[in-house]
Order: sequence, then structure tokens, then C-alpha cells
Amino acid sequence: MRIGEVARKTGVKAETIRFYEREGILTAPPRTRSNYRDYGPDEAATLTFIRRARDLGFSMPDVRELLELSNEDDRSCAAVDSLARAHLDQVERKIAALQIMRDELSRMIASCEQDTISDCRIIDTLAASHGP
Amino acid sequence: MRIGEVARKTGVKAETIRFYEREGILTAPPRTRSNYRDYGPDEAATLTFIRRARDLGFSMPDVRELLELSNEDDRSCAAVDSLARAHLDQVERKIAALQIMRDELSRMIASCEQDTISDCRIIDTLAASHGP
DNA sequence: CTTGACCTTGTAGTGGCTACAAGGTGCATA
DNA sequence: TATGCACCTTGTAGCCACTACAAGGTCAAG
Ligand SMILES: [Zn+2]
Ligand SMILES: [Zn+2]
Ligand SMILES: [Zn+2]
Ligand SMILES: [Zn+2]
Repeated sequence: MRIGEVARKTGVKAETIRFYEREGILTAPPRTRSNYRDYGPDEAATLTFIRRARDLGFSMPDVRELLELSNEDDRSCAAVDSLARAHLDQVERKIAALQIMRDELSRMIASCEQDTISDCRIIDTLAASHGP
Repeated sequence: MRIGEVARKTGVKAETIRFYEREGILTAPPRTRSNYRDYGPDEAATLTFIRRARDLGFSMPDVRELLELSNEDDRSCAAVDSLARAHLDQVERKIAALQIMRDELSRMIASCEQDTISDCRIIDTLAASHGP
């Protein structure tokens, strides 16, 4: 099938698929007589794999690693697990950082009494209010 | 003071300060005889403002807007508030998205029983297990 | 006089796409 | 047959907010 169809089936845009090919993460498929990329089900499966991993926030290097590992059926999956655990860790850190942002933003917004800018607690907080 | 000192005082790296100047977000300071940038307390205050806003996750366009608004003392702070609220909203969306990631990752990791890759539930999930 | 910390400019790289531009191909319809 | 239209091709540049590096200038201490 052509790139547009595999794009629809996998949820990965055609431009992105070409990008993955350039980057070497997806092997180049055969071409039709008219030089169109001609994908089979294997490539579609790989793209689905990539999209799921990306949706879970794995970086492209992580995805590369996961793809390689996924082909080594007989090896232990310890490497997969530790990669996933490390990633979960990162996600949790990111959540924690964003929750701090959220709390600070909420406090700022709550403290503002809709006055003039010179009295605005939001501007005040940003300008100098806390810290040395 | 020179760029290194203001960098230390504000927590904004020298390279970043020069970058802000190129981008027009920070006005170019006077220069010493030897062509070094010579900052006063106002620029330092602006940089602190920028850093605090960035730490709270505001985008550079947002920061620009906030800086402009911060100079208009007599206007109502409604624009500031709505900008902050919109940003808080985005942060909350991001947290929600990351929590979904986290939960899915946790489930995947918990379901794996440290076997071979061909039996790994993490690889399975990525490859095809859920969805059409 | 040399060392080393600091400063200057400019350019290119990061991640992960996304958006063109300019042209070729394939199929349905008038 | 012609025409339109959707689709495909390549290559390049842009996005965000920096960050790194190269090649050189300046200044105070020892
Ligand atoms: Zn990761
Ligand atoms: Zn306010
Ligand atoms: Zn914002
Ligand atoms: Zn496993």
C-alpha cells in the first residue's frame, strides 16, 4: 500500500513516515514502477509500534532501542523493563514539576484582586516578591 | 555590571541573555570602552522577571506580553489574569496527559513477568495488544 | 610577560516533527 | 482525449528556547 494508506492505518502522518525513513528508524520500503513507496503489513506494524511508544512519551532513541529489542525473541526482557521503568521515572518527575508550577500559578491567580497592574499580585510575584 | 555577574545574580546564563537581546526581549545595554555589555539593576530585574515566568512555564510570547503589561501601571490587570489563567489551563492539560501516560506505563510494567522478550507484556502492548 | 578568567561575534546543533515548493503519477469524468 | 483532482516525489526551511562551540579580544594578578 502507498504512504497515505499506511498513514491512515497507523495514525502516523505521511511526512512523519518519510522522516522516520530518513532517520533510519524505519527501513525503506520497495518502490512501485512510478517510484511510490510500497508498504506491507510489517512496516505498518512497526509504525503502530512506534506510534504507541511515542504516545507513551518514549524518546526516539528509546523507541529505536525498543524496536531492536522487540526482534530478539529469546533474550530476557530485563532491558525492556528497565527502559520502561526509567521512562516512567522521568514521566513522574515531569508530573511533579508541573504540579509545582500549577500550584504556584493557582496561588498567584487566587491572590490577584483584579485591580490595576501596579497592584497586581501576579506581576508582583513575577517581579520580585519572593526569593532574595 | 558585566554579563557574567548579572547572569549569576539572575540565574539566567550569559548565552541566554545574549539570545534574549538578539530576540529583542531584553533591550541592549550600553557598552564599556572595551565593548563589554554593562548592565544596571533594571536589566537584572527584567531578567529575574523573565526567569520566574519561564520557570512557571510561560512561553516566550507570553513573557513578552507580561513584560509589556508590567509597564502599564494604570491599566486593569484583566489581561494579565486571563493570560495566567490560560496558561494554568495548559499546564493542567499537560499534567492530565502525563498522568494517563504514567498509568499506562505502570500497568505495562506491572504486567511484565520478567520472561523472554517474546513473552514480554511491554513489547506485546506496544506491538498490537490493544486497539484495532 | 604570561596565564587565566572573562568577554565578543557568528554559526550550527538539539528533538521531533511540520510546512512548504515545485513537480510527477494515476484515475475518474466530460 | 483532455482535464481535473488527489495523491505521490524530492528538498529545504521553520518551529521552540535555548546550548555549544570556534576564533578571537580584554583585563587583572602574579
Ligand atoms: Zn524514556
Ligand atoms: Zn491581577
Ligand atoms: Zn502560556
Ligand atoms: Zn517484560
